[in-house]
Amino acid sequence: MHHNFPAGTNSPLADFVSHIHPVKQEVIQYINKHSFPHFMRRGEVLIRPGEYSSHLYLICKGAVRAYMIEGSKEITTWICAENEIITSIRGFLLREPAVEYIEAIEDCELAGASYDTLQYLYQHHIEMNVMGRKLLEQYYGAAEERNIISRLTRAESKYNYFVERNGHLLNRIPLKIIASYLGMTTETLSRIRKRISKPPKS
Amino acid sequence: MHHNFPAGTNSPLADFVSHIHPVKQEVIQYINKHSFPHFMRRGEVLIRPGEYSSHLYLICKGAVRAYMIEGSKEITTWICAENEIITSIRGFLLREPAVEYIEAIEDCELAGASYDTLQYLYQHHIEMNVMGRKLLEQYYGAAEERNIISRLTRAESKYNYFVERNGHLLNRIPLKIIASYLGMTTETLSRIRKRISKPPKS
DNA sequence: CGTTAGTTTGAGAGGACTCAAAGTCTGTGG
DNA sequence: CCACAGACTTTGAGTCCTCTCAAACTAACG
Repeated sequence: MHHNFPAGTNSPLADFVSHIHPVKQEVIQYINKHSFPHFMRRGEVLIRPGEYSSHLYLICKGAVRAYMIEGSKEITTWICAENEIITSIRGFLLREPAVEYIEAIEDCELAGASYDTLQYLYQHHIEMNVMGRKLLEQYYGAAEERNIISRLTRAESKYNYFVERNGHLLNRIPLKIIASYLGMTTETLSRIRKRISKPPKS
Repeated sequence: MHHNFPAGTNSPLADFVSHIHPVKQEVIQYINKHSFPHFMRRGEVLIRPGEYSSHLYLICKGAVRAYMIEGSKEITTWICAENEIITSIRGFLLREPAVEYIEAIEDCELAGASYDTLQYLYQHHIEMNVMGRKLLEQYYGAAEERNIISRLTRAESKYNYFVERNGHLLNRIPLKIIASYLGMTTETLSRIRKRISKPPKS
């Protein structure tokens, strides 16, 4: 059901791993063989709440977010772009049903691999565990970052914090989504932007 | 430097593991030999920011919290009690210096084990990995729970959420700490309690 | 060029914060 | 066993920020 990457080219996942830690040709080939490309159009949904996802994906191109629906509003949990690995952490690490939607914010090119593929590599090639740790770090870091943002009480501080670390996303992501990531209304975010762009008359 | 548990008695950590998943006598003995009791008085600090911690602890009795200092106020990251495992996740899983204080809220009896001990068991006894996963679950869950709390905008909702899942801690933990966990001032928390205890005149 | 999603602007209300001060609890030493 | 110091909790008044609801404006896309 999954297609492979064209023969003769490396899977982007293989490259990703190589850049973290050199790996044997054998590993490269295994990844090439068992990973697959996946394309998504803006707005398309990759995972829905309740689904058991057994795959992870590297973002080669595009941007993706995870969000939950609470009452009448969306809450964006994380936003990722090129060269980051995404999955439903609950589904993938804990083997439980997903609690959030994962959705493409832009047209995307992904490189996917299954849980089983990764497990095989973990067991047979210790250096692959480095990637596992990277994944954990990324997710744990993101969780912590969101914690920090949401404990800032000033909406302006939240926005500044976001800009400092995710400035490159500013022009790519709809305001609406940033607001829902920062835990404020679009109106408030809009006003903050205005206030900042026209620096205070001092 | 560490004392062992009295000969003839099991380490609480061994019991903890057994209850999750049956393990061979050999494992029990290894744990008994390599884990150790540790006592703390209320207010005592176990880990400080910057320290590289290589141990984890099971709480046999008492309660413990982690907190950071930001500006002039404390921010409580998690609160744990009996039968939960604590450590500096950064230090232990990611091998980085701790970013928070870990402090006893009550007099505590802990059972400790080192990173190396655990690694040994991971490699030689697969069932020990279940405990590793439990630890991850607990920490990830706590991070997510705090995320949920802090994205609730009503202070009263935060408190209710906390009571629902951590009601048993209410009478043990100073208000001050709960407030800092919930991201509000003690004054606000105090007023909420009052409002709730005297149900609305309807 | 029209429809729809996304963004901006405005006015008003409510909730949490700050600062200040009065109570209450706890543990220690006399 | 009591008294006292220090920490913890409650209460009060006033301010400021963000939210809500509404409506105008703009951009993107067929």
